[in-house]
Amino acid sequence: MITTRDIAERLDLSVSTVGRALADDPRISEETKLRVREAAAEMGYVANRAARMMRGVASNVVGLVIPDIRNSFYSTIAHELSGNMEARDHQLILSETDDDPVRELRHLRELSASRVAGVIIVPTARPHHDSVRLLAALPHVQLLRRHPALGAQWFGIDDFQVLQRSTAHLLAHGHSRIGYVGGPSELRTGAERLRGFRSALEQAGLREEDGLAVLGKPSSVAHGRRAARRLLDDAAPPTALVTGSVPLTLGVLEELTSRGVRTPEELSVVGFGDEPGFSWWGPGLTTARLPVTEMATDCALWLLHRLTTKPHRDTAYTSVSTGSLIVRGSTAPPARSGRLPGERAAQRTRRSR
Amino acid sequence: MITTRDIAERLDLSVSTVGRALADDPRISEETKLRVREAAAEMGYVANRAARMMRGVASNVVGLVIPDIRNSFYSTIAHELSGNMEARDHQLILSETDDDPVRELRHLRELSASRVAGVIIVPTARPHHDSVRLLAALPHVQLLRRHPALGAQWFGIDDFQVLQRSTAHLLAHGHSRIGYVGGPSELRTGAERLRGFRSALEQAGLREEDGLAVLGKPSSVAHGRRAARRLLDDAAPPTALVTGSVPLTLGVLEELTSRGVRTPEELSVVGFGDEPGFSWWGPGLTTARLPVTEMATDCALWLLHRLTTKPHRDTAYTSVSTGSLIVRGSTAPPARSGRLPGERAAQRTRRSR
DNA sequence: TTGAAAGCGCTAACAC
DNA sequence: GTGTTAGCGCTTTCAA
Repeated sequence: MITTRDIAERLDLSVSTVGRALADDPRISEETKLRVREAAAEMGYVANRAARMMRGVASNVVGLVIPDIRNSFYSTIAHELSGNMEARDHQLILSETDDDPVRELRHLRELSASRVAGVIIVPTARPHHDSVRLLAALPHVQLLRRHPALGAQWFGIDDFQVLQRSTAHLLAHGHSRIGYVGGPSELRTGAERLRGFRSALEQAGLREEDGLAVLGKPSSVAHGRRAARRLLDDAAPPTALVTGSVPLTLGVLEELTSRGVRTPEELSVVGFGDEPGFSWWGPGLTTARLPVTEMATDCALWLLHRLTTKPHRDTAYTSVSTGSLIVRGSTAPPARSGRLPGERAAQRTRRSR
Repeated sequence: MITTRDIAERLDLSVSTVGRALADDPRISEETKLRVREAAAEMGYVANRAARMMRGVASNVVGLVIPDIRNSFYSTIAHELSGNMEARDHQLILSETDDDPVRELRHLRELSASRVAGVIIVPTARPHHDSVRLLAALPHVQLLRRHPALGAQWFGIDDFQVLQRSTAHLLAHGHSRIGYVGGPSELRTGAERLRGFRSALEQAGLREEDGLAVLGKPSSVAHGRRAARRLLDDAAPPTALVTGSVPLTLGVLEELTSRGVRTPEELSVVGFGDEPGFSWWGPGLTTARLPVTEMATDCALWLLHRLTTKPHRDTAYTSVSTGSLIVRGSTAPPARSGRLPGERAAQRTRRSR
């Protein structure tokens, strides 16, 4: 690898002159700068950032710690962040946790050892104590989820409101037995979404019935399937379903498709997020659209600002975005209890190929 | 930040002893090691990798250069690579090019400055000369696409065979006017897929008809829509369509949906890749499944091997995976030219809600 | 079993 | 306008 020293020797200059020329220092003559730049380009010189960091210059790397990049929710975020980072000459390290605190810790150790400039994290439900400690020494922002032990900087969506609205939409159609498939309440997002679901029921004068809220790992498609199965196999199954995460929604939809459940005739469904295929599912999935791109951009800009200007004081910062409900074909009033058997059979045949 | 020197001072040892204790050097007594490790943990010491790199230890960072992480094709790859890297204590830097050689170069410069251990790249169609130069100095592997100016290491799929099979499937159904929407032939993948398409036609004794192959930016959903529009608006539209990239497929499907084209009655479609929603589209999309996860894993393991063992010689390495065709409902024999108007009207109504 | 010291590539304070 | 020199945190001889 070519170093400033190589250039210096070739041009019979000192390393410091070369360094200064490369840094466009006003004290260096234009002619020298030109010679240095030419030699550097010709020799294929690439500055060694490790060496620069040792001199105290901050790293230009930011760590992105998320559950799973395959979740389009997170890949959208990663894309948005990546673009903003690149525009400001920063790089993004991708770290996946799969919601495992041990993997989370391992990644934070690595990021810490790399002396990253900052971290953007969607924390696991219960981060390891060492993770908390490591993050305390790093500029960081929480995204979507929010853990009290971590810093006060957070960008997220109004989870409560999103689920309240989704549920209210079903209630407006006249449903009274509504099932909910969501994340665990130890996760702030999980708790808030569940609270939104319940709040909507309460406002409609309904009590939540036992067993109609099934909670579990939010990043698991398989759990979504299991949850749907459990709800539908109940003695008194719900007439409508709301979901509280993208993978859970995928799981629920898979299960409904494989069972041949007719939507919205037999069951209404409101999804979470707006994946590419959601509009194609059955009669089109009514779902909560979340403003992820805006949120990610805001988050990136905030962190970059935080990194470039010396923080006066780490004041709490919170930004909440609200989503909107996209109404498609998967929601309708509940079927009358006594259905015409003929009608049902006809419909079944049409759908099963 | 805590350094080995801080630990040394606290324990009244020398930096070298501390360093050796941390590195588990056999010359250090167990007792000293224990004391050092305890102090390190307590003080929250995290090794400075930049300093270590300056001593010649290789970086543990690998650059992943891809067009767009939102493409589930690439996010799957990123996930797979990330997992394998983590298992071997490596980190992944995410760099998106959006198929722009300038962005590609910018990223490679950054990666080079960071002295990454290696690079995994899905190159743009025409990489900048400097990109080629930078990559020449780095261990790297090409993924999916393959540019002759870059190294001989490549992991990809048999693009030719994939499209040949997809097209053959349509031919077997009796189609003779088949449209193709794919990437540009300056891209190796684009050229190979087009070749596969043409080869299938030839084997069936057909000549490719003018204008039935529409090529364009492979990562553009919008181009997929435009291409579909152009093909369907033709005076003699095709009776079937094959696509040659995930985003193009998404675009084509969108266009077909918004036009209310009946599939497979009016038009048969074979997609590319197997996105989550493809099975939900219309009657279920017949599509080419590609073994991306296996390919990504192989690629990661190969690169890690290459990084850890000193390369005897950079022998050419090529691994080609073949996919399989998933047959769902979107393909059928072409409609007879004289259709019953009544039948058609009925179908239309049913589908447009 | 441990310590002293050199040096990786760069920047910056201090010469001249 | 340019050179000399010290030092960032670590690894690694070379000594003891």
